Amino acid sequence: MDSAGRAKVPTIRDVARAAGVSHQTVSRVINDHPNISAATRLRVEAAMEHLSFRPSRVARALATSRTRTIGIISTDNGRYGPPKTQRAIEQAARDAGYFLSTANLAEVGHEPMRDAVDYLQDHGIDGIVLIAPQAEMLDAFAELAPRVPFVTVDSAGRGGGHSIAIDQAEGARLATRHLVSLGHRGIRHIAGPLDWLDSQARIRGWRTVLAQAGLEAREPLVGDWSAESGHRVASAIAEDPDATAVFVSNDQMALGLLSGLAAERKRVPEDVSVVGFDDVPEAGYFAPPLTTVRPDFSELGTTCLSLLLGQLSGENSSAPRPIKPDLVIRESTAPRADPLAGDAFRATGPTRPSGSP
Amino acid sequence: MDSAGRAKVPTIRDVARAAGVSHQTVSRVINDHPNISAATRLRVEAAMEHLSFRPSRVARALATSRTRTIGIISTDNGRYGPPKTQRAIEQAARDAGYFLSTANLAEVGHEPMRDAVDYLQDHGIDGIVLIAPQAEMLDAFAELAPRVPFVTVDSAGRGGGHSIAIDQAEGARLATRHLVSLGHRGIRHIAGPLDWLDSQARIRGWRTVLAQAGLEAREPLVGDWSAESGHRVASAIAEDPDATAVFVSNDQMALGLLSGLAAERKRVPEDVSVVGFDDVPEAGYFAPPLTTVRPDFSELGTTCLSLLLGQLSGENSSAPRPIKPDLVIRESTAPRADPLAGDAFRATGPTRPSGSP
DNA sequence: TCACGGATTGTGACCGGTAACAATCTGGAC
DNA sequence: GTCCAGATTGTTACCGGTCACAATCCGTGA
Repeated sequence: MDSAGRAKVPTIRDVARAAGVSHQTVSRVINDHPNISAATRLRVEAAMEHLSFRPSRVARALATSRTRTIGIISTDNGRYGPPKTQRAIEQAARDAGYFLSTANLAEVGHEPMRDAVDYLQDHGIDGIVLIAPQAEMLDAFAELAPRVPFVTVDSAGRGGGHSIAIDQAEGARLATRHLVSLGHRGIRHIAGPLDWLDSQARIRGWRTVLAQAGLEAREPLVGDWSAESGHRVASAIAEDPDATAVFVSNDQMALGLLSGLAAERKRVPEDVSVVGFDDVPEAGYFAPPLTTVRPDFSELGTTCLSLLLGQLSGENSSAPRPIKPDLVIRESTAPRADPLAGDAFRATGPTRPSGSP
Repeated sequence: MDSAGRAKVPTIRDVARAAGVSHQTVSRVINDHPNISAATRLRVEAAMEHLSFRPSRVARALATSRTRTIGIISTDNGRYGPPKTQRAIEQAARDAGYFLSTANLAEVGHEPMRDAVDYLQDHGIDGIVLIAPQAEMLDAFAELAPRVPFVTVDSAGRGGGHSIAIDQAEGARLATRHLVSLGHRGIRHIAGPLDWLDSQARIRGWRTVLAQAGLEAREPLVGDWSAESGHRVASAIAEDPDATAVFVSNDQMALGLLSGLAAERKRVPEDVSVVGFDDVPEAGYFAPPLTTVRPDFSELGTTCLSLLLGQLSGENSSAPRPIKPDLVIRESTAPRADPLAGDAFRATGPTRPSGSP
């Protein structure tokens, strides 16, 4: 189309020459400065259009030391929550006109964290979002004390105004309260890895409700988020005669548990009720469809980003409220079968969870 | 720790002053130039260490017009394959010392694609990886004819040396051949959206094997990758008396099918055998555990990146071979029950897939 | 008619590196 | 002792924008 000989990318000075103005005037047009006459502006815009000029962000970054780019630090080891969170933040950043750079740690630790932070800072990112499901990541990050604004997504909420999270404990309370309201008394818990803040918070929530109901909280079984680990602990549940319900810390482990209980000839929900956490898209198609807790990741993403953007513009925002999840009731939970007679409780059916007390 | 008054980031000239050399010499040390005396190098390195100097990538990018950053274009709509591919490429890029920028299209189309490409080019990325599971993305990208090196991950393999993919058709052949070898004759297919190249290739592979075996290929049922869509078409399978096996284009739809068949009182694998595609981590814990095709995403990632790196260094690499997937045999497939007597075929059991013909 | 203040535009330096070329130093051959 | 090539180092310009400040233009009140 163009008859240009060389594929040289036009600069601000080329545009200036074409429009018969100084390069500074072109810069002003680009940046919407107020005091530019309409005629000049039009002329410059025409020239930019004609040369299909696009300002170099690199040059601008060098001059202003701001890049309109934010960095995300995450890990690869998350099953569902962390990547989902990351996606949501990417979406929110894009909507806000920010560019995004990702730095995924190969493993958790100080060295990899330092690398990631250096990496991002070298590239002149304006701010960092840290997705820190483990306390260790939070600690490693805190020690580095990066010189840029940041927000952490962590269930510990340690960062004050720098921190945002799903209200994990509330989700766990919702799930456990649901089981209690169905008449269950032996309510077990399968936790995720104990160094995960999410696991810890979910354990806390489960404990709280059991204590309120005057029920015993056995030591939780511990998995690693994988379906395999859920499958592995199924026998412990099956062999526990008092266990009629299980709150599982994520849906994958719940799936594994379902499969393990089936192998042990236990029926869900007739013999054992199961509640998961995450509401993965497939949860409705497990056998049976899984009752589970649904966090709102997209709200998490937007809140997280607006928090960071607030910091970038120098505001001093207060700590946002953790995001309340919902309970999605499907078919893996049912009223506790009367231990004496057959099916009592049939009349009530699954009750909807009540609001917060 | 430091007694510096201002938190000013040190530049190459600060280091030069501290080491008593010219800034160019510092630059040479940074870039490992050969002709630097050992003494000078040590002195400069000490100064860099002391000032905790880190070269500005932004400035370097401006000077060299190379950023050691590659951009990934993808979409949000992929269930498992695309994000997994993205992760794998990120990993490979990190290993190769490259920085990564992601641009996820909100939707497929020319405008969003143009935005994404502009976005990345504005930031001076050295190359682009396009994850294009749909022909439309490939077309949109091709029209833009970006000025930078790129590699596409597409199952159409249209890009020649620019293209790499999982051998989808081979995966489908593996799956279908497995079902044929179990004695099935009514082998149906549930496809993904027809505008996906992956779907198309998997349909082709399925058709090929059926044709070779002299079996009829009914028009595939079409889903949207979701478990829900697999569930929806289950009744069509259940009501088809000749259908004793189904090859499903991904594991999520297979899960939905499993749940739908159970609702229709069809047993898997006794009445119907099911094979999926992807081998999601949970596939082994479906009810029953799913026989499925496992693509090697990490090989895809590394191959993809080495292809791109080859281009960056000006090599003219030839088109790489598509990556062969494996078949993972679990419990959702079994020999076809003899329509006349009871269980024939028991003797053989599931056969391992033979190598390529 | 002239000084004055705001609107508009231009000039030169600078951001922090790299590239190209010049200058100086060194040691070995003659 | 002199000369020359290669090793080492320094000087200056440049990448493509922005910033600070100066210069010019314009209408208005004195």
